[in-house]
Amino acid sequence: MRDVILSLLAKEPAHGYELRQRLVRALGLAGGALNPGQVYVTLSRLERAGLVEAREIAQPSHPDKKVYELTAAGRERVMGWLTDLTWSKVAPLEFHLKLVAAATTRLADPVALVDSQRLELLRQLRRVQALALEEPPDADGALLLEGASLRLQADIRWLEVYQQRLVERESR
Amino acid sequence: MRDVILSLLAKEPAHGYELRQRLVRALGLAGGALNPGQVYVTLSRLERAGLVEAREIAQPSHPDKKVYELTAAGRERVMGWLTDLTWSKVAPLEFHLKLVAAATTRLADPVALVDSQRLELLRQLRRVQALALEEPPDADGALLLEGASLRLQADIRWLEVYQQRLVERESR
DNA sequence: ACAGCCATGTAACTTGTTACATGATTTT
DNA sequence: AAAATCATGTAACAAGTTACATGGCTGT
Repeated sequence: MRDVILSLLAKEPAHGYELRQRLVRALGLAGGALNPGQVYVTLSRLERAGLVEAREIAQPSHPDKKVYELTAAGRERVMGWLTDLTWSKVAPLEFHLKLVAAATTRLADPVALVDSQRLELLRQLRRVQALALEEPPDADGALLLEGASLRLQADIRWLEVYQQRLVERESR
Repeated sequence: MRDVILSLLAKEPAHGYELRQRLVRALGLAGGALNPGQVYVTLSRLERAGLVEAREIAQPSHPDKKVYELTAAGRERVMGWLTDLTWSKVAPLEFHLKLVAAATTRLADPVALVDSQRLELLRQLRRVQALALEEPPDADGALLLEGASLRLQADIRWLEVYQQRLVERESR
C-alpha cells in the first residue's frame, strides 16, 4: 500500500479520495474491497515520515481537499523502490508448508488438497483469460493479464507434477 | 510467520529455539536472516490468542525450555488455514506498477528495468536449478525446487514478451 | 579465558486493516 | 426526504521486524 500510493503520487500530485478511486479501478477491485480509511492513514503516515507534503485547497460548493505531492525524500524512496529487484516468490513455499502439515497431522488429505487447489487455479485462469479477451489487445492491462495467465499455467503444471508424485508414493 | 509456526506445531510440540532452527533449515535461510526474537514474539502472541499452550520443562545442565503445543482452537485455526485456497498472486502486479511509475516519472528507464529484472530472475533460476541437482531427486525439497523453477521460467517468459512490446512501442 | 551454542525474552517501531465518525452537496 | 457522491479522518488492534538484554554450559 505504502509503495503503491507513493508510486501513484510520483506520477502526479493527488488527494486521498482521488487516489482511492484510481486504486479501485487500477486493481479491478470490488467497491468495498478497499477501505477508504486506509488511504488516509497511509497518507498521514507518509507525511509524518516526510515523504510527502500536503497543500489544502478550498473548493467552492465542495468540501476542501488536501493535495499531496512527493518531497525530495519521497522521490528518492520511489527511486529505491524502482530499482529494488526482489520478486515475491512465496506462493509455492506456503502451499508446500500446507501440504507437509496436512500429511503429518492428517487433518486433511494432501491429494485432495492439491486437487482443490488445482481446480481453484483453473477457475482463476479461466477468469483471467476471459478478462484478457475483453481488454483491447494492445492495452497495458492486456500484458498484465498475460503475465498472470502464464504464471497460473506454470503453477498448475507444478501441481500436476506434484499430484502425480503423491499418488505414486501412495501406491508403493 | 504466524501460520508457519502454527503449522510446525501442528506436526509436533516444540520450543522456540527448536522452531527457529527448523525454520532456518527448511527455508534455506542464511544464519542471520531470521531474528530469533521474532519466533518468541510470535509464540507469545499465539499464546495470548489462546492458540497454543506452553509447558515449562526443566533440564539438568541446560537452561529450561518452554514447549508449546496447539490448543483445540489452534488446531481449528490450522484446519482453516489448510483449506484456505487463496494463492498469492502479487508479483506481476507490483512489477507492473513499477513499470508504469518508471514510464510516467522518467525516474528510470522501463526497458532497462525489465532487463535487469530478467537478469535477476535468470540468476535465481540458475541458483534453484543448481540446488535441485544437489537434492536427492526423490526428496520433498526437489519438488519444491521444481515448482520454483517452473514459476521462474514463466515469469521470465512474461518479461521477454513485455520487453518486446516495449521496444516495439518505442520504435513507433 | 573466550567463542559459540542453548535458551528465552522485551521494548519499540512500522505497516496493514477495520470499524466508526463527520459533514456538505447533488441526484432521485 | 432519502440515497449517493465528494471528502476527510481517528482509534485501535494485529502482525512483521529489529535492536538489545540475559545467563548458563561446552569445547578449545
